[in-house]
Amino acid sequence: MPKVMLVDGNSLTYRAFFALPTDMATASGQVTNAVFGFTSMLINLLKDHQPDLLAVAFDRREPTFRHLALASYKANRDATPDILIQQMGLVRRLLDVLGIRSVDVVGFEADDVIATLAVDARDRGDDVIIVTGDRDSYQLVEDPHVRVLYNKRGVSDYVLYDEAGIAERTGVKPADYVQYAALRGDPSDNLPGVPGVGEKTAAKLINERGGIDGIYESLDEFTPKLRENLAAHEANVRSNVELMTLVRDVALPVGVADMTFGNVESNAVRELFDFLEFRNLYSRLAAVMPGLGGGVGTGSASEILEAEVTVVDTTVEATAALAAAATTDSGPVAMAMIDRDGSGGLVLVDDPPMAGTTFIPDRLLADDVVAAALDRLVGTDGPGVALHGAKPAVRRLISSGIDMKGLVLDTTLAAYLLDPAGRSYEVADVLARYTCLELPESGPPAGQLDLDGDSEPDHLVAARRALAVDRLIVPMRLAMDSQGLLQLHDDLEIPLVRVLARMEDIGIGVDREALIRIRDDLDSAATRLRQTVVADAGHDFNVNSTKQLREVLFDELGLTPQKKTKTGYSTDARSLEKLRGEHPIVEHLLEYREVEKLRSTYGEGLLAEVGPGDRIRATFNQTVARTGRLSSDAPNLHNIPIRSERGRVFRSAFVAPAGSRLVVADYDQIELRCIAHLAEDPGLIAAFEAGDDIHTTVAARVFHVDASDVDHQMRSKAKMVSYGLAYGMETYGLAQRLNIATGEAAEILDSYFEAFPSVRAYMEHTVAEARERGYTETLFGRRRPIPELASSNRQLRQAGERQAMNAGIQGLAADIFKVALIRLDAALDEAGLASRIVLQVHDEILVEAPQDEVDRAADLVRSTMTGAYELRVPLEVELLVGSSWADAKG
DNA sequence: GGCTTCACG
DNA sequence: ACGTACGTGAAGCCT
Repeated sequence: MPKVMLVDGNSLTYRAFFALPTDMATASGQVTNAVFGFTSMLINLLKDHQPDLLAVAFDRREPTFRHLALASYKANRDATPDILIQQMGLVRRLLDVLGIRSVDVVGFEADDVIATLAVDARDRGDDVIIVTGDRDSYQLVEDPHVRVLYNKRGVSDYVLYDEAGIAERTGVKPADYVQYAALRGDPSDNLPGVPGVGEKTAAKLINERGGIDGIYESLDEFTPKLRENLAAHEANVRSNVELMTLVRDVALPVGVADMTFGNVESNAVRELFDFLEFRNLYSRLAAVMPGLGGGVGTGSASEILEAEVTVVDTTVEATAALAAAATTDSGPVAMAMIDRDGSGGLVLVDDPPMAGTTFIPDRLLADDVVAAALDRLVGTDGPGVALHGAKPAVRRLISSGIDMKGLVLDTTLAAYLLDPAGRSYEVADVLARYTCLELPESGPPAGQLDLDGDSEPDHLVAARRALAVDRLIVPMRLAMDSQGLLQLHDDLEIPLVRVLARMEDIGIGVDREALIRIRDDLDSAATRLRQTVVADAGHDFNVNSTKQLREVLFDELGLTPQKKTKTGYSTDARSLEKLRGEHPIVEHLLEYREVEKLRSTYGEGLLAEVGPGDRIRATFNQTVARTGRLSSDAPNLHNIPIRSERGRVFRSAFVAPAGSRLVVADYDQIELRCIAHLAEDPGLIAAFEAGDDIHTTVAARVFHVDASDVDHQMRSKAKMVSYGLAYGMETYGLAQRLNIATGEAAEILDSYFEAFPSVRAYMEHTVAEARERGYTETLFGRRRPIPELASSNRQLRQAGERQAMNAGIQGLAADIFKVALIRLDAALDEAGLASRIVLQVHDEILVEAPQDEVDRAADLVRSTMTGAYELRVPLEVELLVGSSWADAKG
């Protein structure tokens, strides 16, 4: 006789959740107590009862719309259930990969599903065990072949009830259980019974009178008190019967015969266990699930990930490998690219994901037929591509005419989103963090000389990399899902990779001759100034050495030290400014510093980076800034001078080629607009809606004057306050920067918060929330852990508070900006324009447009930027056109 | 590799 | 009494 086990998934997961501590979590922060407890319970059930057929039922109420909108999903959630609900999903995933049926039907509870299946199984003549922590199921034990394994508490405290057991436990037959429970009530379900009627009385009444109808027919025979209570609560009792009686004819998508199990997906199980960091459960599970094979992969120690790589040698083989990968139906294809002259190529992970990988050398990829196959594989209609740090590969393919539109996962981006403060996003570190796998040490890192000459071939290293990506696909998607980061990854960061790759690939045009002239002018000025400074000092020394300079200024010349750094008195510009007039060297030094900085960093630095076609191709990093901003290096194009007259000339060397123009657009006050939106401050919102100059409006309200009476100084102070706020500035800092007394600074700040009270409330709320959760979250769901908030060191803690205040503001602006970049790139393409984004600088986009496209390109730039995201205040864009960055004019 | 300084948003 | 505005990258010096 087949043994059928019916498990109440909700009930057991709840029991596990409340039985185990919620600080049980993975490195990525996923709480696992409930799913761990459930898994453990499931293993024990399989071991102890060895069912032939098995299903797990879940409650399914009306669909919810919690996750429909990024912005609104923050509002209606509830801390405690949330970490349980997430785990409910993981329990379902666990059952999926174990090949165990989970059953749910909209509008019914797990109990009803179980009741229906229990009746069916009994009718087939099976032996049924119902596993639940819910007593309602007692009513089903009215047949010798149906028993309830009732979970009393925790994860291992069960009692098995048959018909006699129920009678002994409750005092009534299972068939009468509902009527008994209706009288008694069920506090855990919030169903009140009859006052004064407990278990004993309820059982006695039911047994004596044959049921509720019998009881109410003979009310007169009871004591007055009991009679009164029964009468007063009759409606309650009747409704309890309704509510507690399980539905036994739910229309189910599966029958008992379908409840076979054990068709496990070993790899998926291992990935899931890796993600959940269940290091000891796997072998326990393998012992009861024969399909799993003994202890593969997961044990107490990590498995070393070794790759076998097939090197293809002909275009025919290469085409076949790519075509096979393109038609796979087992999810995205993991890849790794080697970008090296002579030994470059592409590795892809074979399907199905055994240990196999295929390496296709560059020389084969150069073939048109192979390239076409690769194009199909990585295109929109392919199976999807996963890479670790995809941008260089995307960029390389772009230069060979292949557009990788099918990127679906970048494990570097995933690791960054999961922990933007991470120390390393090296593939080995990410693999170790999110799985139980380890990458073997491989030769010297790229770019380093192979002195021993005995290191492994590049394609083997790349093969392990690709395999690591393959093993990370499921755990990282699960991890992102659990942190609400999936949409940010899929819809923002992933599309942005291609946009940035295109931007890097095209580069921005520079006038090399002009750059050389600027550099040479600075060079002679620096030499002259250095000689002056040395003359002022009275002897030769290295002016670029802070240490030597300190000796000259403070020991030999006896200037007044202003502030200290870790290593001695500071010689920075702020300190030197205060020393102006004490000695001529100060003025000369300040000028030398400015010129030398411009000469070395921008003159020499930029010239060294000018590439083919007189264009500079920087790298735009997507995984560096903890706030979600981009960064730029080799060279840094985010800090090209503008504030000083002398530095600004560099911008005239960033040019559009003949026949084209630069369209330069920057968001007007985007961070302040973000503050207005986030704080919902009526005053700020009104100011932005009115379209007035925001700093003048703020100055008028802070200094209590008419807007027409705001002078330059007041406006400038207001500007400082507004921006300082976004950084968590205090009175002292404001006073320093404005060079005013702290008292005056305090008055200004007080006055600001009086005018814009919601801003202070927002800041306080943001810090409090971050302290509670340990991380901040932008409107788009981007998270940033701030562990300093829990520090006992006040200085560290306060720094954390400032970071928390700033993260949501800078982060929101960054998210909006990224949306604009993605949409603008697409819009230019869609419009069939040759205009291209060539540079971005936090809130500024530069588009290079052929002369005859300038107007259309400018319209698209303006509309995509202003429409990137709807805030409570309008987004405004200042748009200029010119033949150089400096020359751009409205 | 740490420190200082300074360029930008 | 102490420190005191967020986020970057590059150059140059020094240990």
